[in-house]
Amino acid sequence: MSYEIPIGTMEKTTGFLMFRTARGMKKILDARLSEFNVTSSQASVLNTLFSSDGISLSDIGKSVHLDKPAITGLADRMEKDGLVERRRTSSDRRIIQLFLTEKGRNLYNTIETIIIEVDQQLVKGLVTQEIETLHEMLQSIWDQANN
Amino acid sequence: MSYEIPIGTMEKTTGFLMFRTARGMKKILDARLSEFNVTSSQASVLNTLFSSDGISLSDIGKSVHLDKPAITGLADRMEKDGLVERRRTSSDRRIIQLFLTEKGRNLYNTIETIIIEVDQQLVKGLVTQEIETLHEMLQSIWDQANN
DNA sequence: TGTAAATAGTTCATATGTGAACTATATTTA
DNA sequence: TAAATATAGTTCACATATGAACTATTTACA
Repeated sequence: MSYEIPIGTMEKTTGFLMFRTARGMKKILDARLSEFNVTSSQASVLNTLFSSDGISLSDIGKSVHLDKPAITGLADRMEKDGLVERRRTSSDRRIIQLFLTEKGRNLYNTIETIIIEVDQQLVKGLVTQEIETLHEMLQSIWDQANN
Repeated sequence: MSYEIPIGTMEKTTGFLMFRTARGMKKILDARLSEFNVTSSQASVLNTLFSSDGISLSDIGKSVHLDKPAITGLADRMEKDGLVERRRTSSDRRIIQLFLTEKGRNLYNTIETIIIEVDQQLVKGLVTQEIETLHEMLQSIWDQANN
């Protein structure tokens, strides 16, 4: 029974198309990462710490653009899995710094290739110039959203 | 204390940029819709039913590109809020059809303008031609993800 | 100095989305 | 027709994300 799935006004908005596409990309990446017992959100934290080990939870939030409660939760789960460590060593005693463990660093080394590979696979239909344009447009919308 | 927030390899991928932007757009739309006690996800279901009242949960899932458990949850919450109604009237007794209530229909009439308006506001930095190109690129990535 | 305001992080409640396993019904096919 | 398979929907466990309210600490400023 072939059935015509309806498309409404909202499904044609940029927001809907973008969200749908982003969710699809995330799903594929998460599927590839699942064998390593890590999610794409956690991977972005590993990525940040990889070049800036020991920054505060707050600064991680700014880097990956997530609220404080989201970072608390991510840090909780990642700490439970032994990927990161909380340490309170700053002179500002409000601050908690997050450090990669050996396990976390090794894991990131393993999955970085996969992350890049999945991304390239997904934009395969676009030439380099188009990808650049896409990034600029995403940045433009992002700026507009954070005016 | 101005502090340079680090940017790693992953933050430059299309997937990360897209997901970040999509999440930002969703956040803004949800904030605008919150006074109506409805979310953007629920709005997309209302939108689908508005032009195709009474289709099955499964077909709604295909329309908004969500798994079955996600649709079950959305339908639960929307039914609790009196926006939709489940009815089992098909000859195929597995199928549950979803219908807009009067309240749901009125709500969609009210919020459709807002949804369009928020979307246009967010792509304000792009000209019509660019938006069209953006949609094509999103479609290309979507197709690649669902090859 | 002392109080008000800002910042860092947590906790809570809730919505969303995914995969796996399950029930019930329908369809296919051997 | 009987058995295998597919489909519709739910339930469960879990990760993620948001807003609001909270504690502790630091900073601003009157």
